Amino acid sequence: MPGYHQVTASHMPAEVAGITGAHLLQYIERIERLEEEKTALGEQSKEIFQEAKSSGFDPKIIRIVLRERKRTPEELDEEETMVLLYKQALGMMPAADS
Amino acid sequence: MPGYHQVTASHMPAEVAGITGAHLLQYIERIERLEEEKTALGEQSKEIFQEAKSSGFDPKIIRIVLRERKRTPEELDEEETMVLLYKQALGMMPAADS
Amino acid sequence: MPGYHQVTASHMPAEVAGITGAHLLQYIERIERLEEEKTALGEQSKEIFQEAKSSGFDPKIIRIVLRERKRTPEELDEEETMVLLYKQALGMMPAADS
Amino acid sequence: MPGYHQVTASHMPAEVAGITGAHLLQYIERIERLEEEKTALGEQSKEIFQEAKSSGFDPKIIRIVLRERKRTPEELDEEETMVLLYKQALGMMPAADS
DNA sequence: ATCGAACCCCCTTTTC
DNA sequence: GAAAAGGGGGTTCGAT
Repeated sequence: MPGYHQVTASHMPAEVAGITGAHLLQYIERIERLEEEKTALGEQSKEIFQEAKSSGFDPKIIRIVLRERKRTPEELDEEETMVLLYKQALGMMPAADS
Repeated sequence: MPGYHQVTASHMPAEVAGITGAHLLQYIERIERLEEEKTALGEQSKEIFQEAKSSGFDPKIIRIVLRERKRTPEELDEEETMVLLYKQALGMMPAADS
Repeated sequence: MPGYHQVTASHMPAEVAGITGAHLLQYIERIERLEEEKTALGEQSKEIFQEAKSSGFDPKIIRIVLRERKRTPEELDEEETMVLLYKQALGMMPAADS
Repeated sequence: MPGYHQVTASHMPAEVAGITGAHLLQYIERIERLEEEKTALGEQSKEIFQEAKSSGFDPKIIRIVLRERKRTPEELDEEETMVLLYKQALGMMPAADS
C-alpha cells in the first residue's frame, strides 16, 4: 500500500516532486527566522520593563504612555473630549464646574 | 472658565439636553446587563471544566474537541489533508506507510 | 465493532467502556450549550452597538465608557494622575497651567 | 498657579527633577525602538506569506505547519492520541480500524 | 508573591 | 460595506 501519492490535491503547484517541497521549505524557514528575531526583541522588551520596574516606574503606566505616544495629540484630544462628553451625559462626571 | 458647554461636538444627536443622556444610558445599561450574563455563563463553563478535570479528563483536550465539533467533518478533513500534504513535502512525515 | 479498545491510554478513567464516553459527552454538551448562549448574548450586544451607532453614538467611545464604568473612580483617578505625571516628566504635556 | 508640582506621587523615584524624566525617557525610547523593529519584521513576514500565496500555497495551512513545527513530535503525538481517544469515546470517529 | 502560561477580547486588515 | 482572519494586548489562573 503506497504512500503519499494518493493525497495529492488538485490545487498544489503542478511541479516536479521535490521542487515544491523545497520551495515551501524556503518560505517556512524564512518565516521561522523572522519569528525568532521577533521573539528575541520581545525578550529584550520584557527586560527593559523589568529594569524600569526596578527603578520604581510602573510598567502598566509605561504601557499607557507608549500607547498614547503612538497617537497624535489631536486623536487623543478628540477621544478624550468625546469620552468626557458621554460621561457627562450619563451623569458620571461632577459637571466640571459652575 | 465655563463647563462642558464648549465640548459639544457637532455629531452628537441634536436632541434636547437630557434626552441624549437617557438614550445613551439605555444602550449602556443593556450592554452591561448582557455582559453580566456572559460573565455568569463563563463561570459556569469554568466550573464544568473543573468538574471534568476532577473526573480525569484533560481540559486542554476537551477544548480541542469542542473546537473541532464546531467545524464540519469536510472542513476538518480538507484541512487535515492539506496539512499532511505540506508536512510530507517538507519531509516532516514518516512517509505515511511502509 | 472493536474500534477504540486499542488506543486506551493509562490515564483515562478506569470505568466500564461506554460510561466514560457518556460521561465526557455530558460535559461536552453542557459546555456547548453555554457557548451557544454566550454567542447569542454576543450577537445581542453587537445589535445594540449598531443601534447606538445609528443613533449617532460612537461605539468606540461607548466601549471606553463601559470599560471605565467597571472600575472605581479611585482607580481611574490614580491611574490618570500617574499617566499625567509620567507625561509631564517626559515633556509630553503643556505644563498643565498658565 | 504652578504646574505639575501638586501631582507628585510618593512612589516616584526620589531623584532630582529632570533626572527621572530622562531616566524614564531612556526606557520609553528603547522600547519604542524595539517595537519598530518588531513591526518591520512583521511586515517582512507578511510579504513572505503573500509570496507563498502567489506560489499557490495556502497561508492558513502554512500557519498550521509553523505552529506544529514549534512543538516536539512527542507532544504532537501525545495530544493527537488523546484527541482521537476522546473523539472515539464520543462516537465522533468512524471506529478507526477494520 | 512572583513568574509563566492559557484564554479571551478587541482591533486592524483583508477579502468577498 | 459586511464578514472573516490574523495579530496584539490584557487579564486571569495555575504553578513554583
